[in-house]
Amino acid sequence: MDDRLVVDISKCISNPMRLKILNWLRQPENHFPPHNVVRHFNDGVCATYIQEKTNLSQSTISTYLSMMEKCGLLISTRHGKWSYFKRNETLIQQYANTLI
Amino acid sequence: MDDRLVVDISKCISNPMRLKILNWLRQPENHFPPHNVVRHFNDGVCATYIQEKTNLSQSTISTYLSMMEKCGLLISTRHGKWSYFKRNETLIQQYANTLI
DNA sequence: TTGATATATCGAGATTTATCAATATGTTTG
DNA sequence: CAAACATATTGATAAATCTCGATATATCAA
Repeated sequence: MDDRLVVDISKCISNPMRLKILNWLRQPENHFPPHNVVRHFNDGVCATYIQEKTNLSQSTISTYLSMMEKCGLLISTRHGKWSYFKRNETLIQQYANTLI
Repeated sequence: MDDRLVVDISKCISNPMRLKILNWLRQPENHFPPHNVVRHFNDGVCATYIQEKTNLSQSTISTYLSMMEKCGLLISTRHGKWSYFKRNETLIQQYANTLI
């Protein structure tokens, strides 16, 4: 994995709330209420639920999720007006392997 | 691994030069000249060699190495007036495992 | 002990990041 | 289409980080 990508991923992880989000998304059903429209967690969790859990502003969370998606840590899927985010396990594994 | 430690380690890795140092130390003999007094790399590489390779100031490198040691990424050993730094493979492995 | 060398710490200015409110964009539904 | 809702972007300020030169501390060697 390219050094610049390692740096960008590390920057994402180096913020306590972003790290929490990454951890919550490992098992969404343990940390978030069920969705109403999309009745599963296959694509992760919608931004609103994440925002509510963090108590940070909507714009901050949107920025966080966007930067985590940009470096590949998260995969986002749009369902209507909702954006869902899930972990990109492949990339996380690659990141871990690069460091070892 | 505690979230705060993950954050501190990530902060260290999120700087391009600190990441390079961490990578160089994986195989010191490929990246640094042999030492004169301590004639092996068992304890890693002395701060001066690392500083010369980076072209950053002595104080900057000293700070970098110190913060990497403080969070456990590096292990330092003093030999006389030289400080040697090597990777803490155990902690790096723990960090990787925590993320996966 | 003194001078030379290696490393650590301090103080400061420049850059980056954190975080918000306000606003814009996109999507659904009446 | 218009209102309502979810998300994204912009602009701004406070806080943190980067990086240096200067200086302090530690150790060796003469």
